[in-house]
Amino acid sequence: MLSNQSKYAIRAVLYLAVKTSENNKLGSKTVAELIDVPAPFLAKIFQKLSKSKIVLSAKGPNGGFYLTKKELSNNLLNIIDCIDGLDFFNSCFIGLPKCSDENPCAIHHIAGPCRDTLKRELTDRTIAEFAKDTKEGKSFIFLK
Amino acid sequence: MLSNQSKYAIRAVLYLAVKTSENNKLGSKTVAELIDVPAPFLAKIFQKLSKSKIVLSAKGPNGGFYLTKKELSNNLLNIIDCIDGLDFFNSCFIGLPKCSDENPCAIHHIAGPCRDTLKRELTDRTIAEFAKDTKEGKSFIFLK
DNA sequence: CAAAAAACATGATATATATCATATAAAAGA
DNA sequence: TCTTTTATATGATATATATCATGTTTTTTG
Repeated sequence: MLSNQSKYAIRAVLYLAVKTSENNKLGSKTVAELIDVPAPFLAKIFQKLSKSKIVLSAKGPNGGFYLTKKELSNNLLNIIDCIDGLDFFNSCFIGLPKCSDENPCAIHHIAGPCRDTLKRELTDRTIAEFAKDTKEGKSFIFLK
Repeated sequence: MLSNQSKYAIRAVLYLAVKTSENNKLGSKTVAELIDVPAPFLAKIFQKLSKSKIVLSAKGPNGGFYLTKKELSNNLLNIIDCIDGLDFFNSCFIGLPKCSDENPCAIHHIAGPCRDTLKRELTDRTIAEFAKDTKEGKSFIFLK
């Protein structure tokens, strides 16, 4: 479905959303351990996210990655787009290059709506909303 | 989303559904060319499908792959299951191993329903139904 | 100003997936 | 029975993704 990179990115960002702020940052190794993701791999992912301003970073002692209100207003599709691009949501389910509403593949009218629904939900909801649910104990982002 | 293998498998089976019968078979190379898929790769895919009785095969001159009424009653999920397995439909969207209805990840309640809907549609409709639409010109399986 | 902590940048390795190539076996027809 | 056609089986290569390792730069703090 999504690449591991995107999955890890979503988990990491949601984690930052719940745990960090401008004066409470977390290093990439720490996050990697807490969400059970290979540390060097997450470091690369954080670089991409940082370049796209989806997470903020600070070097030096007490540095690390964190989110502020501004970044909390992003949505999950922004994360996926930053890491994998949006091919997943825009291309044909069975890989036909010219599949479209006018020229639909055999399963276009059943796969399309499902994907569109998911895409809309991932766009409409902010990271802050997901983080709120987790803070209230309605959902989880860690496993141990 | 799906692996190329599954995509190719679906396209090939739908093609057979539309074009073949017990006394009108098609060789794997022919199909590969017609649906624009690497021929040796499709040959391997056909072997898997053949073992699972999703397509039938016959050796020798005038042999090839084909479908009968029995195979036409399969659904697309059978194909995906045969090639990739069903992890795609059963595992967590962001890769949490213990994600469940009781212990949901942050996006469980929005990703889950979308996937379940798709899964149901891929299960409920038979290959014959998809083939019928294509025969009537309502959908397409080729590109050129 | 020096030392340490952490991001940043780049490259190397491993694994999985996709693709290609070759040899064997079976069936049909001449 | 021999030749041809096509599936079957297996192995080799390539590419992409995931993972690991190393060194450099920046910034804070003592």
